[in-house]
Amino acid sequence: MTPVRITPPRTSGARATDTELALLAKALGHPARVAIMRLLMARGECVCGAIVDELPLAQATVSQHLKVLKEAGLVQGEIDGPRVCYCVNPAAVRRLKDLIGGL
Amino acid sequence: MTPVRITPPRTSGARATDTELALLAKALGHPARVAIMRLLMARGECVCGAIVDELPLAQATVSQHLKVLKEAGLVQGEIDGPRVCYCVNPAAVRRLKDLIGGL
DNA sequence: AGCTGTCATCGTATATTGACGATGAACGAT
DNA sequence: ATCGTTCATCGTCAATATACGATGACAGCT
Repeated sequence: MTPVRITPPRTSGARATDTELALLAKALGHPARVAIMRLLMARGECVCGAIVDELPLAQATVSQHLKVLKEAGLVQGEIDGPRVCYCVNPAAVRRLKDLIGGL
Repeated sequence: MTPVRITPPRTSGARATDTELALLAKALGHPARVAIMRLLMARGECVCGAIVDELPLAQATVSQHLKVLKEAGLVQGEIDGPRVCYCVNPAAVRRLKDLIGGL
């Protein structure tokens, strides 16, 4: 029988789930990234750089925001010919909802 | 009769709720602030600088994080004698949950 | 008044973020 | 092979965030 861990490991006073939630929340901590998430979810199917056309931002800036979302796991990208097709990662969104809900 | 606004005002391609969600999410975008929120909710009643004792951060740093949470509306603070008593703002937390849930 | 404990704010130093133009990499089409 | 399109990355700049010590403000007590 595996010993039960009484005190979970801490990192700088924040539990692991704190860090996880902070990471996801931070990724959503910019209006442009929230707008991108909404666009991706609205178009059900994955979308590519049509996002650039919808936002008043330069292509490089949008690409950076997508990178942030991708690093947080909220978004996935697949290369489709010359284009790149992005779509939300439902598991990560659910995880975020769960963590927020657990507050 | 006031004219109905067909197209809501935009700010840099993000809708008002995008900005609102981004603001709340950004406030939670740091492990220490998530830990503070958890502490405040765990101790039901409002807590003061006992937060400093729980976190491996200097008092000034904790005060800054509390300021961020307060500016986001997630936390309220009342002066109680020489101490300051903080507590979470349930309405703001609910609003955050709703906005996240609406993703 | 003077002291003490509690918290906010100031000032500062470093790190990270946000934004853009310019350039590079990859692919399809000519 | 040379385009043209699409996207990522690089380099850069200004702005913001993070963290801390030092200082200030304020209430309660002697």
